[in-house]
Amino acid sequence: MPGRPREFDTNVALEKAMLVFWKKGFTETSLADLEQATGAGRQSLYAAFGDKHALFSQVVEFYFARVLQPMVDLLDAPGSARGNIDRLLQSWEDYVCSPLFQGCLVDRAIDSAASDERMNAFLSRKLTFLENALERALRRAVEAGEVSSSVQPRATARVLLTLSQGLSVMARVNQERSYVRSVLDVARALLG
Amino acid sequence: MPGRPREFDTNVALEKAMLVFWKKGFTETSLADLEQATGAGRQSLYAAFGDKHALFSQVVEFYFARVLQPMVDLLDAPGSARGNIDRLLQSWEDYVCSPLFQGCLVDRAIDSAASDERMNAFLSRKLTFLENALERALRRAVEAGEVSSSVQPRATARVLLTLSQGLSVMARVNQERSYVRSVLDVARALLG
DNA sequence: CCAATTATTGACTAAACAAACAAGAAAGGA
DNA sequence: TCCTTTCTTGTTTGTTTAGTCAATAATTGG
Repeated sequence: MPGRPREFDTNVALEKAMLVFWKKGFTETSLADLEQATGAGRQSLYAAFGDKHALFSQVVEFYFARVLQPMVDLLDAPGSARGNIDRLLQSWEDYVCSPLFQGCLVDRAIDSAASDERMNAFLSRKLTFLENALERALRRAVEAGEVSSSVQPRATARVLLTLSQGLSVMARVNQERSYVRSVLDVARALLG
Repeated sequence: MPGRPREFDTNVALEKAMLVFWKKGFTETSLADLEQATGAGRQSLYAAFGDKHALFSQVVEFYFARVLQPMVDLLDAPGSARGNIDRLLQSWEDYVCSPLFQGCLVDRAIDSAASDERMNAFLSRKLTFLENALERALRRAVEAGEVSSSVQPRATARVLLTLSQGLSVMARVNQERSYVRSVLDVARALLG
């Protein structure tokens, strides 16, 4: 038996909340911030998402569905695997060099993961998910002769993943496009 | 005219405070934590270091003197530049794989840098300082024929620096030595 | 030995915080 | 229409926080 309908869209609210957590991190984000960003009242947020930690967990899941899954889809897209990888690297450059860039939500989530075993397992799973997609694409590219045969798909996938995290950190301090480009140029040269 | 002497050593207190900030980050560290870690009372901390932000700034400076400067010294040490670089990479592996590892203090400082222009400038300067040392060592190694002549010192220095930050992030989620070793093996192969 | 100076101690303040409570509002089913 | 259910709004509560205040202790110079 349905009661009073919700006045806000939970997915929209989740996205608004994501942007706040993304910018300020978990502890620095207050419930007042979340109320203002979503437009929903406090009790409405509690009813819809549970407490602050539960909301954050849902935000992180939302983030991976919105940001990480498209990367995997891009890598698995048909056609040139090397082309897919190059497009991904380019999207990373555009991402960290964007004027709106304020770090990676993964970094925020890692802070919570230190005291939340479930969050840690979740992050580990998701990052491995991307690592595997990179490895698949690299393997395809090697087989197609689109990258040097000396490239080891697994190790190289890990390097690319690690570089993406490193760039997210470095770009917060110094958002020079020339720096990011230097790094990605070497990554591309590594593929041959 | 000297008054009552301080009962604690400021450098020791700074190191204790550093360990707390390192582990928990700025906002999650309370003054109670700092009192307990240093053994000094609250008012003593204020008298010696100023408020929480001022203390944190001094902690970050202490950190760079203690952690980053030795890296630069290692790179600038006489003898084989390639050997110096290899030793640095090995120290990174040992560092992020250590059971005590809980992330990099730079990541913690970056959060403060978002709202503190001075902190941002300081971090940028120090990271460039390490980047330059890496570049110097790479240049020396190229000239000595210890690394491939195709290595571009500047871009490669940036890659290594970015990888170190990326490893610090990745290792917080998954502290597998095999992962870290994969990444560093590719980095070493990159040098030729 | 006294006075000036600095450190320590413990209590205090005012604000911010997450979370809980309670009363009213809006919908559909009987 | 009335009743149950769910959402909304405003208030409150108890805790934690950074920072301050006032009183005491320890040291050196005179």
